[in-house]
Amino acid sequence: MPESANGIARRPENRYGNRPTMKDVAARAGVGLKTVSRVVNGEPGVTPDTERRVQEAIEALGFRRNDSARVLRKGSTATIGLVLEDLADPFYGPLSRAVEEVSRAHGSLLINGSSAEDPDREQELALALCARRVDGLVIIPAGDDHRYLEPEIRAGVATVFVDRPAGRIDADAVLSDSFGGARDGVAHLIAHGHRRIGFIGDMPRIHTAAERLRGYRAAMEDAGTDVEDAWMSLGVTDPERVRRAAEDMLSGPAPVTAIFAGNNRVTVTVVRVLAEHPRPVALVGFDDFELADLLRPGITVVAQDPAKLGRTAAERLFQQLDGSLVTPERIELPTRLIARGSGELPPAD
Amino acid sequence: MPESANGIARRPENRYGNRPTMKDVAARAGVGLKTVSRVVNGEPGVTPDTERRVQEAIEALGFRRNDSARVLRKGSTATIGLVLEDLADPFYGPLSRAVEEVSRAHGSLLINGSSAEDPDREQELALALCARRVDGLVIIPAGDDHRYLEPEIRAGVATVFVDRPAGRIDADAVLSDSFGGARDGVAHLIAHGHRRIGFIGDMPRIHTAAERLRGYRAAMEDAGTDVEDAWMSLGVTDPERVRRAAEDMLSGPAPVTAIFAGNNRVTVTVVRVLAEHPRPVALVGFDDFELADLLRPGITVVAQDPAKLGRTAAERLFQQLDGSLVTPERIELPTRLIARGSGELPPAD
DNA sequence: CTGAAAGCGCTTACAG
DNA sequence: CTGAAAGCGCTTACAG
Repeated sequence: MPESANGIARRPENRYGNRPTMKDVAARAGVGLKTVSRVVNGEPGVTPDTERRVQEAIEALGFRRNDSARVLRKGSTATIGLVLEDLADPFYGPLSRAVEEVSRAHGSLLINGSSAEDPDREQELALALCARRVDGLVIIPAGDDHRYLEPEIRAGVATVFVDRPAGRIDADAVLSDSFGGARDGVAHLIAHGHRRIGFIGDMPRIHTAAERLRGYRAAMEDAGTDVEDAWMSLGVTDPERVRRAAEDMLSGPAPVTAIFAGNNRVTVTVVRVLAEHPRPVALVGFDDFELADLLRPGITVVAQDPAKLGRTAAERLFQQLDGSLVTPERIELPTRLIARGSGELPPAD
Repeated sequence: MPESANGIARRPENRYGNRPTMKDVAARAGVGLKTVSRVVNGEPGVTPDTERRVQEAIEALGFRRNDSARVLRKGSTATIGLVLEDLADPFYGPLSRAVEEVSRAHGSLLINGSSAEDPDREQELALALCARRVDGLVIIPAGDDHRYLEPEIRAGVATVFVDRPAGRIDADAVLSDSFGGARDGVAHLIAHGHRRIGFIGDMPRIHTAAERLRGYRAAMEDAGTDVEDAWMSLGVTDPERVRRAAEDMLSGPAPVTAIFAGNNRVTVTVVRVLAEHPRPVALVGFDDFELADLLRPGITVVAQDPAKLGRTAAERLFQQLDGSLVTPERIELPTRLIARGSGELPPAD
């Protein structure tokens, strides 16, 4: 037997490393298979003496029930899947954790994976989870066509979308109120005297980005202000592009006096640009982030509640599995404006 | 058939929602079971015409292979598990993502879960993953006794510990150089004229906390400075306790002129305390964090590389599974001091 | 090129 | 209280 990387002898060459099965335990304990099953699953109807013999055999052999086999026979995996964009994004940590806690409370294990914002990878992952027969799926969609899930949903896989709605299928969705949040944030800047307000957001094919843009336009219209094209930048939110967009808005004969940032990555980049900018510029960002209050000025944000998004979605998923939900719904969670200084700066005209 | 929460009819009442099996596909296509298996798995030896008939049946029935059954027969799940402390902690995001990418490159799915720093929950999770017959386990340990894993390792489960070593078993571990990093960070403060330097860290039963404390002591000793008990605080790193510890060190007749913070949560709390403090106090923190450079002053840190920790651990795991690793090792990744201002403040004596 | 039989490790339904 | 037989949905080993 080879010495393993763990100093404990390993037998990886065989099936499941040649693990003992219930049959082995039964043989060693001198009982039937079903009796072992009863002991392993804590079912009643085993004399203390028999139980002890079985337990001893289990310990001696290092037996652990193979849940793959169990699942195959029982027909339910007690597992749910979570497809998110990027585990490394701090926004998804609390969301994922909240889904995990709800799942745990319902006796389910959570499998999660990152789509890396790639629609093909989202589909690949979601279908791989279905092949493992997860009971349900919580999806933060990267793509905008989810018809590939129709056979799965028809077959009984519960499905809830979070952060963005499903595309081309009618499914449960739990979202933040992007439109209302952005409108409030921009209205806050207007209330502090700004009219030339820039908007930097994600590609408008992303639902949240489109909604936030719509909120910006609505607030500007409410204030009777015409929006100039030069004030809006919509596209991928990598630092390079955002930096250029911010610098463009802040230069020229009539620069903006305030910026509304469409998500946390944009906000952080804009903060860096403004730190180097000669005149103070007001800033409100969508999404809260750690340390926003420690910057000088503190950053005023429209905060979402990622943990609540996750919790709400997971609870809906289990309600679907209970059979207590019948109609797909779109749930919108409110956002909250947190004033910290950057959004209250007056125009530097 | 009931209308589902997704507007698509769902049949959750039956086994796996009553999904079609290969047998159903075979019957519909008028072929044998094995032929369906060949088509589903892309094996050769099927005429184009037969293949087409099978494909049509698959589409018509909405068939998707049940990987639970496959896994049972094949004896390998192509799945690895990751047990971490808290998905909501930004330190673990990039680590988890790196493990996922390596896993994906090896054709494995990743299942991860949080121990919430609870040793019992760590064990429960790790063993649940073993019951699902993961091929290997990457563990960020919460507990300090991992003998419960011995039967699993013996049975062939590959195991790598990250961030902290295993307790009471000999296993692979990938760590940051906590001792060296802390020593360098404290030496940096000493080089800038400080002698009364505080240390705020986690409970010393946690390996990294003990190592960082040891680094602090070593640097102080190298400088010929006696450490006073009042300069050290070791315990849980919730904001309340850290705040009190910092305030205590900064008051009294001979307050510290600099603080070394043992992890990112401590650092952030200390920054808040210092922001309200009348005199400037130097600060070096273990762990880098987003926006550390945007604070005024920027926060000097001893940076780890969480993504590299994850990548290294996952690669070692797959090396174990290849059979190419034989001896358990402890790998220490270097840390990097990043000077940003807070660690270069002179003593305010 | 194609398929019938056996078996993976459990649970279910049943009989004693 | 206990256990033998059948079966979950696949793949393997084999025969035609």
